[in-house]
Amino acid sequence: MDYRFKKTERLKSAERISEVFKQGLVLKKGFLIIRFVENNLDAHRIAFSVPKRKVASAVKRNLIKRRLREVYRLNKPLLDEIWPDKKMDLVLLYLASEVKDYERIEANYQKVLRSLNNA
RNA sequence: GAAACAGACCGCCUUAUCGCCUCGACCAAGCCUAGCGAGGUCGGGGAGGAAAGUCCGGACAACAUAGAGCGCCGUGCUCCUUGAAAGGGGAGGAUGCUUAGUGCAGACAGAGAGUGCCACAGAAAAUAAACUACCUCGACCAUGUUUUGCAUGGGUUGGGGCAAAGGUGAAAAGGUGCGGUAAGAGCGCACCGCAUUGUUGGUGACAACAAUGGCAGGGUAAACCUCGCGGGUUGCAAUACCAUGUAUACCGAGGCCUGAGCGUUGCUCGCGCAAUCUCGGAGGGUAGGUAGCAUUAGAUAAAUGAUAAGGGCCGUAAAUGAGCUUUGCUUUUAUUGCGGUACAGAAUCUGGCUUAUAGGUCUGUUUCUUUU
Repeated sequence: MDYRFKKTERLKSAERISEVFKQGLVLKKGFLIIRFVENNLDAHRIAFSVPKRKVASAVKRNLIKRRLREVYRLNKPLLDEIWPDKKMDLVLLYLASEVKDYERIEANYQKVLRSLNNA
């Protein structure tokens, strides 16, 4: 299985991100919010966001973003289960004000995706 | 050997799995094929002492190869030294504090240029004056007496003296003593303090001494301000190029070298460009790539990691062990357990400053202790 995370899988354009915020569907579970819109590309693209208002320290924000990225990277097969034929642009927002450990973030992420699958 | 203080330095490691950025070599789908290359393999490199705050410098870039005045900002004891500068180091001076130490502290120029402010208390808060009190002279009253007079720690009232006293306050216009006087006063004198001038010593900040003057005066200048010294302004979101047909763009009217307007630093000048101007109208578009940008970190939604296991280091002393002065102590150059492992994340580079920081190492000084 491919657990890589290349540049083409990153959502970079500020314009596209604000489109996702405007048009995307929203789903909140625990301390994570996910927004997503279908794209017409060959791969999913994702952006991670940890608000400065919630986590003031740059070191902690970096750590959280790295854990979010790992959670996404190691759980990529889940996305293909949910959308076997489509590819999505996603934005993942972290809302807790403290640093959660990897296991709790992963559990929360899987919960969000499962509730997506049921809907 | 221990403690305190000062300074300098270091500031976790290993393995496994899965990943990220970048450079080089090789392979390579494909394409508009001397090239460009998605992707792949192998190898190299990949956060800090503060990368932080953005407080001072410098490089670099634009504006006149950066010019004038005003404004504004920074800075402020002396000498030596280091440095391109900012800044650092050493030695010293005055001031304040002081536990009196070979100690500590500071933007350490000016409050004897001006302006402002200073609660409460106090008679008064700054030119001084009024008030209380004090001394004295006159008048009247009272009392005493040796009775046309004299006297009084007496009262009332009017005049004069008044830089002393008023015990408040952070601060009250030199202090102490002697003389002087009706009472007092630098009114006079001695010593101390202050100011000015001089001499001597010192490279100097400054110090000592002498003479002269009866003698300025509260605090606050990281309040305005004055003086000395320094600084042109804006910053890599600078700036250049490419692309989006052009943004000083297109259409209509007006204006036009006798200089409108624009650019240029906060303003004025100066300088540069010079019809790109004014009014109205019509629609659209860009806001991203390359250079800047890195002598092996180098991105551009921003890499330098995530997870797991183990080990260091520090603390603790609960359990076990060991020892002893044996029911309580000691011991981690015993084991296990438990806890901690900080502050913090490059974005043009660079020198400083400031602030944060678990734990550790080294050096020096002082004190205590042990051994020889």
